[in-house]
Amino acid sequence: MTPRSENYSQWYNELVVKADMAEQADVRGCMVIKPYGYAIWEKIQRILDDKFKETGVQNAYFPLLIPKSFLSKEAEHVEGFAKECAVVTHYRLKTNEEHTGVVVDPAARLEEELIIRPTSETIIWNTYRNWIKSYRDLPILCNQWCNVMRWEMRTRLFLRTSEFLWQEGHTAHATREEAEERARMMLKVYADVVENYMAVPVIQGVKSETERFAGALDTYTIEALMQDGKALQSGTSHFLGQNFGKAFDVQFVDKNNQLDYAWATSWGVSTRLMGALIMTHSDDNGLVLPPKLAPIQVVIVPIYKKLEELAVISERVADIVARLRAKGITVKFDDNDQKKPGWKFAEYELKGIPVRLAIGARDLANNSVEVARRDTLTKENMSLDGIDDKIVALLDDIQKTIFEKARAFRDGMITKVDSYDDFKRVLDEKGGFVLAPWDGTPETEARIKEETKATIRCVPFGTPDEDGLDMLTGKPSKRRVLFARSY
RNA sequence: CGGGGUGUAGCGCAGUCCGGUUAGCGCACCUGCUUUGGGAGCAGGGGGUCCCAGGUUCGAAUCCUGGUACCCCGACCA
Repeated sequence: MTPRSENYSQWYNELVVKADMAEQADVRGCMVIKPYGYAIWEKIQRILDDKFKETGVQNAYFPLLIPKSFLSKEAEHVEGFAKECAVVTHYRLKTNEEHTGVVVDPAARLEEELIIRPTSETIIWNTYRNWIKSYRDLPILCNQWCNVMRWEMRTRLFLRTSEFLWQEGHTAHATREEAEERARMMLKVYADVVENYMAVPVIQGVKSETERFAGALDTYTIEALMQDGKALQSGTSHFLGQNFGKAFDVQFVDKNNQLDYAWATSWGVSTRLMGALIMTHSDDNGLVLPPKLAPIQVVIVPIYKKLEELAVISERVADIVARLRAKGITVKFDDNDQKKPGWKFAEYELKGIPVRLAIGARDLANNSVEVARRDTLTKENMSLDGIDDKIVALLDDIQKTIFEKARAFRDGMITKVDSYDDFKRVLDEKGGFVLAPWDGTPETEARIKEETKATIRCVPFGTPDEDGLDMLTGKPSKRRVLFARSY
């Protein structure tokens, strides 16, 4: 069952709210992440953080507020973000004349406005200037977990909110090669986490010039495909060259006693990953979570008529719970007497709990349990003998199965085309990724975007050289690139 | 900033065109009984400045004027 209805957006929004992950805040464009959604985000955070540290990255924290002048030091960067910045202009309020509320105190205008960070390259590189004198100070490998603000016109839960949570890594290097290697390395980390933990297949590649991060020389990206056939940029890693080193005058003395500017990378993933997770696996019954991210991996629902029966079941369940926990599985026994079993079944399916065990008088007599898996919605009766090992294997199988299912869907949604007519028809009738020849010019790219709303998602790594003709202009094309309509 | 739309109980809505008892329905909530292997049934109950301000009228959720908030579609985007 694939939710590819005409109103996918509405379906998505309702699911996020009903599954208790997040809701629209009473503040323009902002989101409240509820405990259930946040528990999943915390798991993603922890996994990423461990992987970062394996590559030598350390966490740090930099200010929320950025002096306006910092932002304007890198020309492309400011141009990319200027239109969506929230600006702090005053530092004080006072009660109004009617004493019914407060107004901004005009006497408290800031001499220099402060920008609420849309991203932290500027303030971090302003700081790095003081840290870097010699090649011996390099590399610097910092990451920060924080919130950022981009004043978007239109927002959608997790996918685009005015304020969002993310991590941003910022590294400084003595050589171009080392910085480029780092940018690619972090993209690999993202791809690893997103595919092997979130079970979301991605295409790795490099962005076209127009789609690059503002101020980057190269932007590497992981692109996922949602069930409605639209692409979602799920993480990016940028090679920034010496742009920020020069803009913030971060110079060091190299091994040859020569002054040089530091080389930079930055890389980030955000709570948008939650959107990718939801839109990749969910079905019409609700969320489907990969076992490695599910806050609760197994839920046990007792079936009984009288409270005395529940007591007997609970005794048996306590043993099952202990055995599962000993295997590192998170288990919830829902013995809430206020809700009926049917209600619980539907509720835990909505929340994407990978495995559900139902146990009643029948099972007690047979030494069995009913095991239901969320991804396939199938049920079978299992003996309680060795149930812990069976559940471990089952969770592992679910993790693999949902990834393979998503990958099969994604692979089926990659179409090669050579003509512009085919290109437009595939976009309208099928959606998904389209591999097409492109003449390499921003002008052609812009026209295609204008006419079809499709953008170049990336040039996938390992794309073979292939002489062809641009589908729009007929000019020579050296290789195919990956197009899609996207979020 | 352009083009549409909506504000009535915690949520979702009807009622507004054509003014008239005490403003209604579903979900949720509370009480009781019966239920419990796929979102239970029946009975009873609580909850409203009908977005705000002004006007017309014997009488306004309903008509008029002005405000305001939010949603959808475009431009922007991880």
